[in-house]
Amino acid sequence: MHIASHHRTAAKKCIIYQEGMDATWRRGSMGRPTIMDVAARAGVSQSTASLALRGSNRVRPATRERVLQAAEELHFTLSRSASSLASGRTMRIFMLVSPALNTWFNGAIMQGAYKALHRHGYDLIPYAVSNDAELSEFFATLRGGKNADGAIVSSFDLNDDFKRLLKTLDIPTIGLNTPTTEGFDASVCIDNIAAMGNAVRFLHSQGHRHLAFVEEPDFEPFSFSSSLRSRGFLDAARQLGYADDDLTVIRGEQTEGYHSPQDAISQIVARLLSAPKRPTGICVETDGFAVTLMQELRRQQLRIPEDCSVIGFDDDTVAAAVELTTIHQDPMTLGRRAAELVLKLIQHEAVESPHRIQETSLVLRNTTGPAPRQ
Amino acid sequence: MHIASHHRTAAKKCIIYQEGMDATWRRGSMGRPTIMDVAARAGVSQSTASLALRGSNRVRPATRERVLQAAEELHFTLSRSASSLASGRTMRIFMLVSPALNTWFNGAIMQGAYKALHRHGYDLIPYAVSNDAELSEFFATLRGGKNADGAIVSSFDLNDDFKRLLKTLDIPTIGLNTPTTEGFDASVCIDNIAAMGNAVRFLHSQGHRHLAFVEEPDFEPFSFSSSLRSRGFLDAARQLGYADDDLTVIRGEQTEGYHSPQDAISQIVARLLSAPKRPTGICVETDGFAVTLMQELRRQQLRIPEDCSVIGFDDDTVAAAVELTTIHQDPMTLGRRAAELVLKLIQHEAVESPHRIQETSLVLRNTTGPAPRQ
DNA sequence: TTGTACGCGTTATCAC
DNA sequence: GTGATAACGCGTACAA
Repeated sequence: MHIASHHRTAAKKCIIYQEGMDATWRRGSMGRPTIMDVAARAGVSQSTASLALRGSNRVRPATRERVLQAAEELHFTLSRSASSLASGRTMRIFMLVSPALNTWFNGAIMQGAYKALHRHGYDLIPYAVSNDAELSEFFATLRGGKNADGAIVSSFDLNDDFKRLLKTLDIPTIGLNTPTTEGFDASVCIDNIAAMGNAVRFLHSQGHRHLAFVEEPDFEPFSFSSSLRSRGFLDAARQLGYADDDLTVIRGEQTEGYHSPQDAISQIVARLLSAPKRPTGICVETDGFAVTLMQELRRQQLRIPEDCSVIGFDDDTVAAAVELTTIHQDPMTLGRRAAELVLKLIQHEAVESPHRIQETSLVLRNTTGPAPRQ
Repeated sequence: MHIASHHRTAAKKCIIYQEGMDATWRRGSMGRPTIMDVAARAGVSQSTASLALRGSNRVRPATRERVLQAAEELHFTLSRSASSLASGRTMRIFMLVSPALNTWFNGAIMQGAYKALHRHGYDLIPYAVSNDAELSEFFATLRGGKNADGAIVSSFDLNDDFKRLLKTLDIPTIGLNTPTTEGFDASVCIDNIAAMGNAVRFLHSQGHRHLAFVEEPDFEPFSFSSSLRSRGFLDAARQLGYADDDLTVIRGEQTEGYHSPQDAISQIVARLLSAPKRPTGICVETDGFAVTLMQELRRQQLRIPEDCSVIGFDDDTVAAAVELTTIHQDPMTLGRRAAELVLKLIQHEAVESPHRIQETSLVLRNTTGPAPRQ
């Protein structure tokens, strides 16, 4: 992958900053302008130019103006690489997500973090991994702290080896919806267990006596699926007095090995409808899978919410579109908070409570209703 | 924003690479290991270490192994900033999107580009803008070519000033779904006009004699809405012999100034239903707005597709969930192709046809059907 | 307030 | 194949 190329090639296109250039610009006609060119043009030293360009108050306003104008005329921009090397700060924050950038959740946390970071001059560098090898690569990139000032790690259930690696990283690391806060300097998470409790109690109040929880099938081997939601479901249900045979829990891994996703879904619906005590209130691990499940339920002639109620989790774009009752969470704020935490830690500011929980709420729409009679 | 901090602070956490360190490691006990430490530990010169770490074949395999092992033992990682400064390559590609990272389209192109770039060692740096000031800032960051090796600019209808700026950038710049290819070194776009033609001809074949095209209301002032789709709609319809009063076109800007989005939507539906020749086939600029529109249409007791057919554009997540007939496009591939093009241009490879068109296709689902009788 | 001098960690050239 | 040495562009003590 290393292609032979000329070292320090001159700009390929029209170099418009050469227009109107006077004799103080002495570097010849090729090459990009450096801060020294700016300094020369403004009639100051290189260090003064540096101070002025970064808005230091140690420089006289008039001087600063001259420098800024010279920079503008030369079309000069600071080199971040050179700045990083000299200052020790990279102005870069890595964000680790899985398995891809284009999921509703990952998009939202990126956007939230992006805005907070960008405002402070930091770049957000996304890093998507879908297996352990890529994860190792990520940690290798970060170690030594020379390539980033901080990292945000999203939704990962790191094994012990990686947790250990995490602690050897000498930059602040923030967990985002991680099942445990161990190894992170700070974290922002939602309370999955409490959220599920709300859903279960709502179904109970609507008269549903037989409930189910359906995990999203693990079609991708590396996909992270916390067991927190099913646990929350079970905890709350038992506390309300539901017996074990009132509850049906369908695990994600139980649906592995089928020929097609469609088979797995049919299988799930079959188990739901053939249960000794057929559930009328169904909680699904994610909105995305809730929609898929509902399509199959309707194909089997079940009416929603008349015959059975369905509650999703996330409140993503699709949930609103199909008017799904669901548990709302706000990943954009999650991302923003995570970014704010990294920034504070980078600046060695004190953070009162580094591990934070963010609220969720149950949003009632059209897929839930009272339990059917009989 | 510049916080006073100690220059070159030592690693804050346990520096585990200090374990097992012998006397050849001469930089004292603080600071991160540099390539010189690796070279010393492997018993080679610093330049040999550099070659070995980058997998040059100019170094003997045994030597390379020693260097790699030393690097591993010291937990050493190359500093990208230092590499960039020395080599002139930043290994970074900027991606300009609007207005945010977390849209279906932007997420997909990022993912597509990310994978292609990451494989070649490049970082993808997203840059989201929602007004001209931020756009200027973006160009300022890029100018001089010291901060990125290339840029991908998505879905922007740049004005002439920015097009001029684009040409002064001395790095390859790729347009992605830009209305014009002017100023870009290469581009990948879909053919909006042809795509709409397919939709219109399909509705025609289903017997629809009165058609409508609905643009998404411009709730955000800076939002980019190309007129290509409405043009494609009109072109195709006229070619099929539709008269002007057979066609209703609702522009995005016509819905500005309402108190709420809901008002704007009601207004649109009202115009649709009160048209002299009420349209039975409706094309909508985006899937997202098609779903909103359908909700309002149903609220007005229209059955879809019995009373009227609706076709969206994008085939996003929501479209599949609500089984919307739509025009499918594949932004992930768009992103990948754009990335492949930047990489080629960076390496000064010849690109046969720099401006490419990507196919779209009409996906028939449950929101379209034959025109109602009478 | 401004200037001098040095170092950041790496790549690339060119001898050996 | 390997090793000195000179950049790369900027930040920052320190001196003036």
